[in-house]
Amino acid sequence: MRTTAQFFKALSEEPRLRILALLLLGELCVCDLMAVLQLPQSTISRHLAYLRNTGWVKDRRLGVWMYYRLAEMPTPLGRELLELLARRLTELPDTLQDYKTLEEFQRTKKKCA
Amino acid sequence: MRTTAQFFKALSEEPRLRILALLLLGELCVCDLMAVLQLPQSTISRHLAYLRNTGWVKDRRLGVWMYYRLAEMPTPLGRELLELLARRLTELPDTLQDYKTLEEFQRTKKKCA
DNA sequence: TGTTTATATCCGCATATGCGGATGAATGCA
DNA sequence: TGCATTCATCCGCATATGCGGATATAAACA
Repeated sequence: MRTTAQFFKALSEEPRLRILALLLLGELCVCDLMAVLQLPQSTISRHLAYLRNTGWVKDRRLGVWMYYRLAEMPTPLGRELLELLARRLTELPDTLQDYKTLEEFQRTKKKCA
Repeated sequence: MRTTAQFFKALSEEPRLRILALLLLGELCVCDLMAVLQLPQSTISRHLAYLRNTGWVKDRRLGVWMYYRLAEMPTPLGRELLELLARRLTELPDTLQDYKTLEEFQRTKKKCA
């Protein structure tokens, strides 16, 4: 039960919820998340570490970049919760705004790279 | 989004999760919850206040007793999350143990009243 | 009205955790 | 090898929140 509570605690802070909503779109690197959330890099990294430790995300190094993606949930509760987020979080106006910001950033990012 | 995070935060502490799991069985009074969770009355009341303030439960006075029950969720996210808890929380061994303890307590309670 | 019972709230304390700046580590490239 | 880039972790600080004992409140009843 303690574990289950810990699992929900990952969703109890706004920046983490926003990160998960963004990762529903697919794998992203830290700089993408920084651009959307407009928070210092250390803050983003800390929240990502929290999500990693609670089993929500997995990371992958690709050169200098670290890419984060949603993890496969090992329990039915986890899987259904993730499905629920995918259905309902993506409806929220705040989420849609973040999606817009991400798309914009990734466009300009392409031009620079 | 802040609201959504606050909503999940209610589930992020073990005592609150146990209380919600118990309320899935129906309306209970504070003394029932005290008997099962084995926590001081002030602690139980505080968690109940938290759940009330975040929209998870409603209370009802019946003489000297306060009865708590799950609230009707106003949003799809809330409703589906509650359904998820009803499906999955009730499977956990910890929850089943609490259900047993509650049943036992309510039996002896009847004899006294 | 005074007492008992059930519950809510207040209080001080301890801890968890959020924050952002600073520093460290890993990689790529000149 | 030396430097730039990207990210992780460390640090001190501020705040939120958990805790349990003490006190306040509301109802029931003598």
